[in-house]
Amino acid sequence: MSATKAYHHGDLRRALLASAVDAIAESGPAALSLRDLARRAGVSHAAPAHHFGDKAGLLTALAAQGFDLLAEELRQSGTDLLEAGVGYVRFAVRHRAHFEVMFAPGLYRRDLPEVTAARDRATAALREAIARNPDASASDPQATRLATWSIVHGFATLWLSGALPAEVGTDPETAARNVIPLLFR
Amino acid sequence: MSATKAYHHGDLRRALLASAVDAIAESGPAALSLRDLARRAGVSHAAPAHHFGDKAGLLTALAAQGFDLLAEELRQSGTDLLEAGVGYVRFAVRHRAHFEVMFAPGLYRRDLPEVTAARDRATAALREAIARNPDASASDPQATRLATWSIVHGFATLWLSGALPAEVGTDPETAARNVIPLLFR
DNA sequence: CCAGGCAACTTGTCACTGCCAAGATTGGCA
DNA sequence: TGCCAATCTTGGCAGTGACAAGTTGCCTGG
Repeated sequence: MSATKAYHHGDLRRALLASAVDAIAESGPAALSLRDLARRAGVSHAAPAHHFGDKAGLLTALAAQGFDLLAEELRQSGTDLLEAGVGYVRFAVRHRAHFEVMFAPGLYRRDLPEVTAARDRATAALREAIARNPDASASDPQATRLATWSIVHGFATLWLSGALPAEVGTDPETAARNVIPLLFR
Repeated sequence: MSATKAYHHGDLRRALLASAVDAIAESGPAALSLRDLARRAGVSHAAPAHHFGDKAGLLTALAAQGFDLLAEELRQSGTDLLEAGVGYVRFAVRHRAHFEVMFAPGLYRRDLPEVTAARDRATAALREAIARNPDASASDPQATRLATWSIVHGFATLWLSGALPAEVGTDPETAARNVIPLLFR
């Protein structure tokens, strides 16, 4: 915890993950460099490999962390399904780095128990939010779940990709509030 | 066209783009290597740079090509809005490499006229498909357009990311046909 | 108190990549 | 025919991920 770093960093793993989030938010996951993260943390170029094995290992840890953050966001969004959807979009925008990695297969090992467990927690949270909504518990619950997930995920992804026209505005949550209700009118 | 390659390849630009599509479909955009593409085409390691400038230049050309393919797919899907949505999903699955690059900002220069023009053609095709649908020309056409784009884009993205549960099945178009109508019931 | 074991980190190296500069080759056009 | 511009090659540099082997320091058991 002291300012002068001894031989042992003390919290390298956490520091590397935090730096990775910043770096990805700035330049995207493709531009991420383990050596750059090591420099930011003031350690040698091979130190990250000790904690994460390789680059995919680091992104795997990041994805797992992201699914847990998403689950928390969905749970804090209250009982309203619209608010859960807005929460999903808010998570994607606020935790852009996590979100981009989470849904980029090939960047990390998404079959590791560390990841699958966190992803299951997030999908369970989404499922609960949908189950609480009377409108949504329609004839085909699975299709309803898929449609809800699709519309919020699609909106979030399109927003982040910059593909949406300028008329949509500058506030993603407001825009999402206008779009999501069309599913449940 | 001859089997023995002369000094001039003859169709290098097209060959590189085709190889890039294969390579990305196999290993994702992050693992793409210009030198590997050059090897596949049987040319020197610096040949790609002549046609595309740099890696982002190649991906820019690929994205533009993708938006044109998408516009064509949407136009061929007929007048039904559901079919246009299914066409969107079909495009994403069949042209996975193009799709992944198109909506990955930071990988290419999406403000170049080459790209913006193609993207405008694709959005125009989607807009026409929606305008043809009587249900969809509701009170707020912009929100309707956004919701439609979001649900098909979200479903396609989730499908490609492998995040969907196994119960959804193995055929993306069939699954999409069950999900998309929930928007317009 | 201290021996030794283990986790955290370093140093050194290799193959590979993107990018740049300079040169070689060729097809087409005046 | 001669020249020129587009196309492609050769060579080289800095940066990267991964691996191997060594170093440091903490911590525990006796």
